[in-house]
Amino acid sequence: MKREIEERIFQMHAEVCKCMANPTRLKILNLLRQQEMSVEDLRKRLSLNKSNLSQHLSVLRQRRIVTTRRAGLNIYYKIADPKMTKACDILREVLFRQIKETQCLISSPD
Amino acid sequence: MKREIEERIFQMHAEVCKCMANPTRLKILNLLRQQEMSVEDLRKRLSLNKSNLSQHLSVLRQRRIVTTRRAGLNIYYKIADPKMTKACDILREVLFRQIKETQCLISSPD
DNA sequence: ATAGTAGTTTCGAAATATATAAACTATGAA
DNA sequence: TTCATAGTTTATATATTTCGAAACTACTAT
Repeated sequence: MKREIEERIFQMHAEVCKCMANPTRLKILNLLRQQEMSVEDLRKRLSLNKSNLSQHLSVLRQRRIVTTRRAGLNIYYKIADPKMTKACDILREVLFRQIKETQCLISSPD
Repeated sequence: MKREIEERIFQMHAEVCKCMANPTRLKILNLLRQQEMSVEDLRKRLSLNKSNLSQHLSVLRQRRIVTTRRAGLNIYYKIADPKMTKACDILREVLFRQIKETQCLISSPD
């Protein structure tokens, strides 16, 4: 593989990771795990303002982590690739091992 | 699970993801995939300055993504949990599906 | 003790990410 | 057309990340 293309892939890989590198977006992905939801549904569940939620959804959309369909006034979001959920789950496992080892759940780990 | 603890877990989960949300750190993890390496080894392979490399390693260390051992002058880094590698691999698969679908490898995907 | 090599930490500047508010677009109903 | 609801975009202030340079620490050999 050409050096330049490899570089680009690491860049894109990092950008996929950035999508998950925010608690609000992880909560969104967690809610979309089993079913699609409208923006309004998500807004209620997360008690977030429209604008901020929409920006987070935009990040996920741009990296094609989620896909959308419109039905009347509502736009429904769902996870594009179940592998994304799988990757999330594995990272949670890594996290839980850390918590187990360090007992840092309540206090700060630093 | 208590609301507050759940909040904290999403926060920590995001922080694990942040570790991977940078191309340089992904390259480091990729090099450490099969064998441990000293900082000097990594520096040569990545052609990065000591300081910046050390900062990235520090991020990975703090989240316990990597562990270290000293041998004389050298400090050797290795991946703490092979699950981390697995999560990386799955995200790469997500990425490759995207690339296949959009043919956006050479030009910008935006 | 001094010097050299390996690595980390601190500092400050530049680039990115995040949140809120306000303006805007799209759909549907009266 | 006008209004209301659902959602997106833009503007801007603040916080976080990233980098390189310089200062520092740790180990080894002379």
